[in-house]
Amino acid sequence: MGRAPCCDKANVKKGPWSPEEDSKLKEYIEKYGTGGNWIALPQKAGLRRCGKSCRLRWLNYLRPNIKHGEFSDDEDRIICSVFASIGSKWSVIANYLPGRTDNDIKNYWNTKLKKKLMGMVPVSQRKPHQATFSHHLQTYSSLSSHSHAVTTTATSSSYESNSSNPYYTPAAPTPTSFTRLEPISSIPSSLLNINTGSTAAAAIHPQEGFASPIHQYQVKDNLLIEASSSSDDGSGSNQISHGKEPEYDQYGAAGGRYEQLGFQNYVYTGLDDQNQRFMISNGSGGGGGSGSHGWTDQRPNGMLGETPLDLGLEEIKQLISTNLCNNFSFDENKTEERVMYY
DNA sequence: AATTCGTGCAACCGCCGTAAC
DNA sequence: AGTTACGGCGGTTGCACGAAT
Repeated sequence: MGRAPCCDKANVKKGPWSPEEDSKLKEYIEKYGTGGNWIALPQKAGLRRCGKSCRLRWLNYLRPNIKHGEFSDDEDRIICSVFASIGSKWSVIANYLPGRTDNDIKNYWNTKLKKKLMGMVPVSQRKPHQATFSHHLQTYSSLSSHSHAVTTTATSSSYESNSSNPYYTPAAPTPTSFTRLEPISSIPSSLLNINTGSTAAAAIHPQEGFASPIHQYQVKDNLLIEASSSSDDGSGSNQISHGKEPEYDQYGAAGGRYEQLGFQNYVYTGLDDQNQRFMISNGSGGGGGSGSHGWTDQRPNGMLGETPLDLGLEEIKQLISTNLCNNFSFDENKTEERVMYY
């Protein structure tokens, strides 16, 4: 025999939660906790709800320190970075975004972020139905199918539409190398952890990892991000991991192959797909704002009667990865070179 | 002003691995 | 060992609301 029945499904309420229900649930949990038993909770709390529903309501809405509202650029980057590596493991991604729930992130991805991403497929790689790109996701790291570590950086940008022309077409992009280095200083501190030089690849742990001295997102298959410096002033050196299929543990602790680089204050933002090694540049080429190398920006022919969002997971990962290989990041401060699409 | 369309998001559904019996 | 519920997760749905027509 199994356990006792879950709940009387015929006698449970469905649909939106009322403020009264919310307060009942909140008060109960704050007073007694969940007791590790969601199924029994609603009855104890005087709610005609399924335990699952209570759990969901608490986790996604009522629990303390839930962050609602706009996602920041930093959060966008993290989502894309992790997504590029592990796909739609929303609960894992949520671990990297304190205050955000997996449901929130999932919704955000499905309704906004994916669209932004779809809107910036380079012409040369775009399928006939695919939209052109919207600028923004500049250097999301990913390993794509090549399983190469890539560091990521991020100058912030915006992907808000040009108010007068949402499909704003920027000036013809200037081709540059695929890679560039960007000042660590441009990376949000929340994204940066500093590795003091050990070749051991200790990965950050979700949540607490941001306080760790190691800047490295590494999830399952791929090492996502790593940048290192011995100090905030950039006196150290950077490391890049590009081992194939590094060993990892639950949080991505892994031993990839590391390569000491002679650059300071920079992080790598691209990879040589063909040679399967990193290409390093000093960031001067096409720098600051060159924005959209190799891209066009008509918008969305693909939107015309076709769905531009029907890419598979691998395609999306590839897209994010590809964006790493196209230097379209820019210095936000250099407004004259700033491009905004979508 | 009325209707249609698009978007955002809360909540539900169903599956899976694990635990309890 | 087999059965069933629990807990957790990702995918999907449906509603509310604002914008566009």
